[in-house]
Amino acid sequence: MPSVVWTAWRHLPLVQELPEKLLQEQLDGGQSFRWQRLADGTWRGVLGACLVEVRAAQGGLDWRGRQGQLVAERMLHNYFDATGGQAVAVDQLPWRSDPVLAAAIKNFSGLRILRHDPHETLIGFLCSSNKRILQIKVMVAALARTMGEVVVDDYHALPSWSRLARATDAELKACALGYRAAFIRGTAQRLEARPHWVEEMQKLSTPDLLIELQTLPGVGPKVAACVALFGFGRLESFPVDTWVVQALASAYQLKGWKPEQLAEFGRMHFGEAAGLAQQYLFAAARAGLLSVPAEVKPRPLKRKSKQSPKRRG
DNA sequence: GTCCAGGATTCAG
DNA sequence: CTGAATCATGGA
Repeated sequence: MPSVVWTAWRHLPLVQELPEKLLQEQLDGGQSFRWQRLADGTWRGVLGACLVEVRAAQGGLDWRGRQGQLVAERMLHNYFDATGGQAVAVDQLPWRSDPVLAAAIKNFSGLRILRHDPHETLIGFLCSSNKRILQIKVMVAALARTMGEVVVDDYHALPSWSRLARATDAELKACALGYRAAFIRGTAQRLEARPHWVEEMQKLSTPDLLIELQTLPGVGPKVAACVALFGFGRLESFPVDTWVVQALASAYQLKGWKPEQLAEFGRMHFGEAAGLAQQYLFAAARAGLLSVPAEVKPRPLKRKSKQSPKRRG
């Protein structure tokens, strides 16, 4: 029996609006795996230990939380980039000389990188390899339901690393993680011994952060890039997944390029907010907007010559 | 039944 | 070093 007592709906102004169609892409487009759309278009999600609902509204979002938890407004303000800082970053992307990017931005105008919690981001993307977004959501929900603390009713927070580290085989099996169960457990065992890992990694430069994340079990280049981008807000991080490989191959004439080469291209071509550009291209590719190669090709970029790998102590 | 999924790891060459 | 095989699971 439901026991959630909601606050009244409140308005959260956003410099960049999020109309319903864009809100869908924003909350169900592979950045977060914790939101579900209700029948009336409202989105319900658990962020940290907060159960919240949001819905599109003129000038921003309407939102509500559990009674007595108006503090969630501050979190949502940051989560959705209410001040529009990313609008400035988008304008600094090379869309004026890149018709592919310009079209993607136009189609998803206002799309932003959500500012997710690093812990929750890492759990989500540890589950992401070789899985579709819908299936990732199922796995993450199972982790919460099985081992996460109750927030209210059937809504659970995501489990801590220490809880995940002592998960039984049966518990992990119940989450249908497949071979990713070893990733979750392995990373949990590493990070439970490091309670301040977020603060420590936040201090690192983005290249060092990516290297550090990749020392964790189940974290390779792509997952590390996603955690850096969505979890640590590093807008220059450029994840290369199957969609981006496809998008760059068809729309940028980069067929046959390997992921690492494409990541280098992305950083060089798109610059400081490459990850933001990546999200626009990702959305456009998934929407089938890049299936036909662009007529105008951007100026070709020379391949970088191989460089010896950096050794670190 | 076959193929693929916001890949990472391990193994062969 | 590079490229291929393998991983567990569910949906199309």
